[in-house]
Amino acid sequence: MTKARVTVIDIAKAAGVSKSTVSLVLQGSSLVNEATRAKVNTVMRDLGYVYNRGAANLRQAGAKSRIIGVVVNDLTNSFFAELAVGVDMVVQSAGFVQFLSNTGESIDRQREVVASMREHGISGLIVSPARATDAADFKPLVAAGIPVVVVVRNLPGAKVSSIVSDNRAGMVSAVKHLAGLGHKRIAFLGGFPDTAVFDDRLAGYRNGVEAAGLGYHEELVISSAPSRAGGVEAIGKAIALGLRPTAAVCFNDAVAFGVCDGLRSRRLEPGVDFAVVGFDDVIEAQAAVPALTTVSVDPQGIGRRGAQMLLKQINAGKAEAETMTTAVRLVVRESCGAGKTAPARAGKSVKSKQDAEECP
Amino acid sequence: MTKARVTVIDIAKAAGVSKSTVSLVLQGSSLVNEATRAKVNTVMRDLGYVYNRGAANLRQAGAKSRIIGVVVNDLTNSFFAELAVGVDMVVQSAGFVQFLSNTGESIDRQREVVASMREHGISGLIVSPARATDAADFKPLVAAGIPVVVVVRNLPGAKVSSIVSDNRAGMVSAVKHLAGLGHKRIAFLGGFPDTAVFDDRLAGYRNGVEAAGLGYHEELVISSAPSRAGGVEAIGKAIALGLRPTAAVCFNDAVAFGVCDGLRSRRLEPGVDFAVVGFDDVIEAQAAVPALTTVSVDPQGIGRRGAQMLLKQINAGKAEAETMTTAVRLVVRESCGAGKTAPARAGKSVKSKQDAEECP
DNA sequence: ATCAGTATTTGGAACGTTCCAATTCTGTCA
DNA sequence: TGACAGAATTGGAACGTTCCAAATACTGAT
Repeated sequence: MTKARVTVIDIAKAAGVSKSTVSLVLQGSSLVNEATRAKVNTVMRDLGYVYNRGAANLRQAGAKSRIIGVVVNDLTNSFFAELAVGVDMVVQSAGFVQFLSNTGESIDRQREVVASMREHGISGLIVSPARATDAADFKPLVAAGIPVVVVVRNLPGAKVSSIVSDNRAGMVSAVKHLAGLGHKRIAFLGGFPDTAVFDDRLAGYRNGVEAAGLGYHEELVISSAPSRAGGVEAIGKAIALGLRPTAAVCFNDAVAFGVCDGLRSRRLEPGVDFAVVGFDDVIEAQAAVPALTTVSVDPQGIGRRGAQMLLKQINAGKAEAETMTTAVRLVVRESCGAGKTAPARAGKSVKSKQDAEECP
Repeated sequence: MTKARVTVIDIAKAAGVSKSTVSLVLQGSSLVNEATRAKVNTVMRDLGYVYNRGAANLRQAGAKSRIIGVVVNDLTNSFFAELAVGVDMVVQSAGFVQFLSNTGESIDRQREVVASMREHGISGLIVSPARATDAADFKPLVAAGIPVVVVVRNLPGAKVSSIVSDNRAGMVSAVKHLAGLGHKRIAFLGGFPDTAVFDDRLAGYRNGVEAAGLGYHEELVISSAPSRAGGVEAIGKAIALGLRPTAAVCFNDAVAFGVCDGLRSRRLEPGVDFAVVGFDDVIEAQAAVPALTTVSVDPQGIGRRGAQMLLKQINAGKAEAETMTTAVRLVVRESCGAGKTAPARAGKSVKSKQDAEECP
């Protein structure tokens, strides 16, 4: 049944040329006569030849496999799905193929997946590392000359390129917006303090409140799991405070949704009795009630830019570690109490193109 | 800089054994002495050996590459992201690795991607085909003995396995539910008539209205693009009808959202003035206003089952084409006018585990 | 010490491709 | 006709692994 694989030698025999010539045709070399090329191509089609990239890679001494590995920590989260799509766009148009895996925040799984990708000879890796990833984990990769680009979360110690969104500036604008609405006590809710992203966002919050002349009060910073449940928990603590805040910026949208839940269970209406701002602008932010005011980060753009950076390094041969911050934009909807008039569901809404500038 | 690749021979030399022995260790053979195995493993770690799967596959004559290809038509749609996660779960625990690509409904891209996967020697393929995929497109794959499982959409002509959700039964239950609420004129809105999925869902609609004694009226079937915009368009036509319907089942959730948009722009409140039911139960369905009553299809479950089916075929060696239909479940929320009392945002909501039974 | 029998180890010979150096073909020009 | 330059083609020899058959090392019994 399963006929023996058709190889370049079979083609050569059938076309009456040598395997070397067939190889030349395969690589689109200009050395081969037009007539021969045509004949070989015909025979290949007739015999149903399929190129064996494994064999090719073997000979080419691990040079170019044209595979880009992409590792994300939670594919269920549409943020990362979009990121992957962004990567795929540029990767595919450069003639590479994408090898996407999901770690589900498991650091062991991440190790496996990366190892497997290495075995398959990827020519570059784009990764959104699982929480608590050791910076040293990617050392062997870069030592072997495989460019690595870390996205979304950064890995402080590692000598790899990275693209993160401008967490600090995003928080600053969120806080300023709330302050502009007249809020005097603004809380920072949610997130685990052990991540670099948390540090950045908190720093932005601090800058914001200080710039607005509100002063930084430690009791207004309440960390929790960066999830919906975490948000519920955090707002509970916030409300129990002696001097209760009237607004909050949240670590991310999931927390913000939880905060809304928590408010409602206490008979407070988010956007009316308490202003809430999220971070990420996940798909659901737009359709939720009230529509979430949040900081939009354009995951697809990050994916595209990450891929471009990676391809550049692959082509350059030399992997110069490079860091890039992408701009973010505050999207004002309803949950902050400002955009009440906005219809909030008029089709595409405010989520539009992002300006592609980077900040230092 | 880039040191020459460490090969099995280097290991052999350093460990004072032959390359054959190292190979045996690599494959976990029981033939090798425990002491030698330990020594070899140590040396491998020390030298930073990485297995070259390409070379291995080459020798093993295209047998087992341990790669499963997954091709979806729209990764941005969280439905497919979840599907991929489901596949990944079982694929990974079987020691395979997933090679995921997105076609974005481009049939050309799909061809490229599948070709590329073949070149890389996948041992099986799971695909949600792009619209208008030719059934013959996967012929070469199965001819080469590579099992293919088609999911979500089926390919009538092709001799491949497939898993689709029970579109017909889902629609029947949606229609029955609406009829039970007293609706007499129920429309079927959205979707392109050229797909098998459309046919199934429409057949279910027809069965449903007939079973409810309402009769099948052709003018109540209004097709459109299966998108939000398509939904707006379809509801517009529906409302313009002489005998206006009071409820609609929609081709999918995107259409249903569009229908809600269209209703509101005509000062009709979905769930109050007009009942709307969707299909798919995408993530947003739960958080929308009003929360969407829809037919839940558990994409992750489809992914898991598809992967199991594929692995079974890979192990069996022989690819017996097999067809499976997965059960669906009507999730009643607010948009049908029935579940008004439900809080709709009480955390996880109704979206729970699916019974894993299959129907003939 | 020898022998059978088992437990380990080991040199090639593939696998399908690319690369290199070398060869054979075309004309062209003297 | 012979020489010569290009163009086009071609045989190996890799690449890093696994497989096979065969070799060697041990074990206990004679």
